[in-house]
Amino acid sequence: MEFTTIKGFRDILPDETPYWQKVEQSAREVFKTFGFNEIRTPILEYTELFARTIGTDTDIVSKEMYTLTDSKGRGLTLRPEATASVARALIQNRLYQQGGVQKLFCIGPMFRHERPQKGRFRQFHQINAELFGDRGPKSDAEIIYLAVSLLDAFELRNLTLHLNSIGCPKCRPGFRQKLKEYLVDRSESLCADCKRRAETNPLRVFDCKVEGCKAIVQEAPVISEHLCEECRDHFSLLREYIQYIKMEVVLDPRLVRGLDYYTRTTFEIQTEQLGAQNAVVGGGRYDGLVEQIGGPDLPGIGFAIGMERVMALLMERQGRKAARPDLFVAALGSQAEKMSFTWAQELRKRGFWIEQEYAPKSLKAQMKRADRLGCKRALIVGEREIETGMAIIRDMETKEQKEVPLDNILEALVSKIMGENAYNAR
RNA sequence: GUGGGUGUAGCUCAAUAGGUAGAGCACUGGGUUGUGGCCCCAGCGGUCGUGGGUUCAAAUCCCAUCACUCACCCCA
Repeated sequence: MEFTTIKGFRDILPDETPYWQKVEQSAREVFKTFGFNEIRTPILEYTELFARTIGTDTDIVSKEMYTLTDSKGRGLTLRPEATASVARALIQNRLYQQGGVQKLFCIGPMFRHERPQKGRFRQFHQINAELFGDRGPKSDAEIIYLAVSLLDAFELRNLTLHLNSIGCPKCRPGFRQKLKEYLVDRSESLCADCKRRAETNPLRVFDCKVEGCKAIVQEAPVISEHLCEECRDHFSLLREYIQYIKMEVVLDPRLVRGLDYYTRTTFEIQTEQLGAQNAVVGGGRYDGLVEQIGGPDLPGIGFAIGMERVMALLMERQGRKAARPDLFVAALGSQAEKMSFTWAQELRKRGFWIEQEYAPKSLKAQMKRADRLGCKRALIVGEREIETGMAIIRDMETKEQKEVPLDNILEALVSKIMGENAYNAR
């Protein structure tokens, strides 16, 4: 094959697109009830925007970005996530001057140059929600309820909310230092990766799956016991707000997210059914982000839903009823083909789904096609019918055939289709 | 970047100790000169991922390479 998709990129084929349409549609409905408005930002931004917000030490920025250089030598990058772009748009367009909180969502593709595997692609799609202008914790709870409501609208089940607070610039450095000392003291028992992490990014050791490291982490200092007073109050109030959530909630002190801009609340919604890539939603608070890229001191919180992961969960369930064409138009002979072609267009103007064969084929072949397409009924018209002035309409399930006069055939067909639909209540 | 698995027809998969490929589904036509689903018959369809090597002979053995896939890492 000469041309294929790029590794980690894929075609979304017609057997899958109905799921995407359903998810996007119900997402828009839920967003409306929470007062979130859609924003669409470019997928290409100046590289510096992502470097400064996500953090130069993160995997995303250090090795996963699709970056190119423009004719003036400036670095451009395909967005690896949406929050930085939305924050940039908020500042550039002065949206915050409208007062109150800004609630925005966006849906679209993201790009990360990672090794693809189940549930992970180089081009993938996210549904993003961002709330700017409130320090919480009520807005934290609202954002989490929004995420839960979206997944509920998608009819996903068996999900678990994982929740943590990773502190703020006031209390995190102290905890980080304490953890680092603890880990370095025990570095003999850590795996090679974690020895390195203990120095560079000690919080990441919490994520390690090596047994020896897990044991050490069990006894390690926990962030929730080292939060400053403000962070502790924030977190406990949030937990009060979300106690009625209809989903298993796990307080997970090991939940450390990979983007530098997070403060206080972090959360993930996970499933057991997707293999290693178990996070369907990831999010958190980012109170310093807007200021960091030259905007006002505006707090924010948001999340991203991985659409491919949602689709994978939806497609595991089957039993979706395929839509069926209203009528197959079967014609025999050139005169009948031309006449019935026009009827097909007229019926479509009235909103009906009409199928027909394009090349001249035997009636048998046309009936077979009608059957394969799942058509509810077929119109049969040939030279014989043109002579007698009566066409045939056949019910494909009961095999019952009736004659319909050619002189007001459209009305006859419409009432036939409508009549049956009234009973079928499609 | 690191490891494992898999590459044969449009799809799902066979092929015995090396002897130059087969089935089901799908598609086309016929049995039914103008009537679908079931059945029967026939047909269409493959540079056996690619390149090289061993051999009289390679889908099969060896080497390389590419692709897909799962996992590590990290994340949606």
